[in-house]
Order: sequence, then structure tokens, then C-alpha cells
Amino acid sequence: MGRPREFDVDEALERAMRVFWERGYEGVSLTDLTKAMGITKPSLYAAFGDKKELFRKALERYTEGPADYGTRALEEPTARGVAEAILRGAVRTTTRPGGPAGCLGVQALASSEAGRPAHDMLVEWRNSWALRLEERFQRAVDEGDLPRDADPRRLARYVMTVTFGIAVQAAGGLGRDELQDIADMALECWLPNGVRRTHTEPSG
Amino acid sequence: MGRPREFDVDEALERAMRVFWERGYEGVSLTDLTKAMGITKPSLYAAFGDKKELFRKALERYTEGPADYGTRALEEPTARGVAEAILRGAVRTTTRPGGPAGCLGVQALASSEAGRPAHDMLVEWRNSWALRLEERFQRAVDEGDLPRDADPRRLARYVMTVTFGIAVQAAGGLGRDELQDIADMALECWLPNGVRRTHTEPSG
DNA sequence: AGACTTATATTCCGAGCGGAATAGAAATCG
DNA sequence: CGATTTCTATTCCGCTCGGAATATAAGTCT
Repeated sequence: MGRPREFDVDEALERAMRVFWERGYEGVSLTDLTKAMGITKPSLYAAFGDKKELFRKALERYTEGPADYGTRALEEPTARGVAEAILRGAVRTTTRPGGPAGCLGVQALASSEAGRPAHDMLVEWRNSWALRLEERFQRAVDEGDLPRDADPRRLARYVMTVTFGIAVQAAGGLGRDELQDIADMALECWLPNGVRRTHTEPSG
Repeated sequence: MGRPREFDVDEALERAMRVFWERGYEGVSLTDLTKAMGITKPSLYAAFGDKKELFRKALERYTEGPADYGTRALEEPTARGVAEAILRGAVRTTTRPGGPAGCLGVQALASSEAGRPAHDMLVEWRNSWALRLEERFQRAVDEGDLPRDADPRRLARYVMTVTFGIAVQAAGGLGRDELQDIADMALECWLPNGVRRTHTEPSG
């Protein structure tokens, strides 16, 4: 009962996500948000809570939307396939023609105290991906897909580091082809069904 | 003639650099700066110009101070040595015990219009490193240090991408040992005196 | 119809922003 | 000394911030 909402909550959130993606948490004001979302401040407040909560929801939507390639990548049958899919997905998403360059999750590397909520959310977001990837690589070791002496955490950290680096480069304007080229280089350390080495120095 | 300055310009700039490094351009107010620098606003204005100019000078100082490992790295005798030194330097600088985690140059990946000056400076800063590295690798090809068919631009992009990724991870709290481990992995693509492959797919 | 509920629109809040202006203090000159 | 110059300190500017309060419109209930 009561007066029905006049705007589409889902679309408003989508627009908020877009704005945060483009300009970051600290770089966006409530006025920017309400303007982009097509609603007024009380409506925003009632539907999403304060700015921090709205950002949290936008980040969730980002994870399930533009960044869903990550979840799909983890379902690839081989560890190498997972790594390939993650890097390729990152390249595509950070250079999406209609969207902002870069990654919503790779932001707020430094912030004021006011930006700390978003900063912390993003650190946790990035770490959670590293963890999911590590668990997936551990499974690959257990299944014999990766060598028994492979180090899943190390491998996951490496892939995530390159992925984050790609996000930085994308934000700087590098194009899709150049970034995919970088991703390919990073994958050259891997054999088709696993890794070439994980801990030992090259033999020759 | 006239009244002499009561503060040390160099030390004030050092402190400003530190604050920008820690909280980013948009995350720092003039009040934060004057407080950290131990001077008042008119003094800041007279000595450094406005906030944007101060940031530019802080970035220059960063380049010649904490990030001088980059310039020194380019003087290494071999391309592999250059890559090693850059990655190792990035790891050390982004995890320096007394300093902020992360890299002053890897910030402002997304910003408001007000933050655009700093954003653009940083994009240019990162690109300039990629260029210097590319030129260094080109020299290595010319000297026979790298194979004739190596692609200097590709190699430079790869190294810089990993370097930026390391900065992101450092900002997220990863420690020095873990990051050095990642750097080592990135270097495993290289033979002692060059690269294993640059353009071709792995043979097996 | 009319009470009730929940939306929307407008207005306002104290605080802080980047920046500028003004006033006073400390040095060097003739 | 006293004029000049350049620093420092204080104050103020218009503006915007995130957030809250108030008032009104638009629905659903009995």
C-alpha cells in the first residue's frame, strides 16, 4: 500500500553503477548521482540508503553484471582455461565500447577518510577474487589438472595482478587489442594444461 | 631582499608528496596539505602555486625520489636486468615500511572533473615510463641483447602492466615477499639474457 | 469518502571546499 | 632611521558537499 514508486529501481542502480565506475566513489556527489539516476535525493535515500550503501549495491551489481565473466571463468574445465577466460574477460570489460574504461573494482587505491568505506569494500572485492581463483586452482591440483607441486595461491596472485594491471592500463587509454596482447604474454608462462613452472628457476 | 622564508621548501614539498601518495589528489584538501606541510595557505600559494601545480611538483619529486629506481633500472646492462630491477624496485617502493602502500603514480584511475588535472598527469606519467622502457628494449634489440624478432613495445607494456598490478596489490595490503614472488613469476617468461618468446605460440 | 501510507519535490542545514584579499611582522635597502 | 619588500597570519568569499526536514502528491485500504 501507499504511493507506488515512479522509477525503476533496477535501472536507477544500473545508472549509479555506471557513474561510480566512471568517476569513482569520492569523485561522485549525491547531486551527480540523482541527476544520472533521474530521481531526487529523498527517493535515493529511501530506496538505497546513504551514498556508501548505494556504492555497495552498485558494486554488487557490477559483480553480477559487467564482471560476471569472472564467475563464468571459474567454471572453465581447466586451470589454463580459467586463467585465459579471466584475462580475456578483464580485457573486454575494461575496454567495453559503451562503458567507462577501466574496472570499477580497481579504484580508490588512495583516498581520504571519507572515501575509506569504498576503499575497504574494493580491497575486499579484489581479495575475494584472488581467493576464489586460488580455490579453483587448488581444485585443479586435486584433480590432476595442475601439477601436484603447483602453488595455487601463487598462481592466483599472479593472474590477479596481471588482471589489475590490465585495468590500470585500460583506464590509461590502452586499447583492446594491445591489452589482449599483454594477456597473451602473461599466459605464455602456462602450458596448455597447466603451468610450466611454479617455484623452480628455469633450467637453462 | 625582503623577508626571508621561514620554512624549508624542500621539506614542505616532501611532506606534500607524502600526503598525496597516501590519500590521492582528490582525497586531499588544502587544509590537509598546509597542516602536513606546517605552513599556511598564502605561503603554499606563493611557493607552489595552486593545488594542481603543487601536485605536479610532488609527482616530479616522487619520480626523482621514491621512484628513482626506474631511472636506475634503465641503466642496467641487459634487458632482463632492466626488467628485474624495475619489478624489484616497484615491489620495494610500494611496500616501503615508513611510507604509504602503493604508488603515487597509480592512482586516480577514475575521478571527477575536478580531479582531471591530476588524472591526466598520472596517465602521462605511466605512459612515459612505458615509453622509456620501450626505448631501452629497442636498444637491447639493436645491441643484440634481445633477439632480433623481439617486440620492444610489447615487452615494455607487459612489464609495466605487471608493475602497475603490483602497485594495486600493494595498495590492497599485500606484503613485500608476496609481491616479489609475483615479480619473479612474471620474470620466468624471460631467459637469463632475453625473452623466451615474443610473438609465437608455445610449441608444445 | 476519508484515513493512512509511501512516494516525490523543495528547502535548509552546518561544514568544508579551493582560492583570494587584507593586515601585520621581519628582513634588506638607502 | 624609515621606506620597501616579501614573508606570514587571519579573515572572508561564493560554492558545494552529504544529509535531513518539511510539505505535498498519489496511491491503497476500510
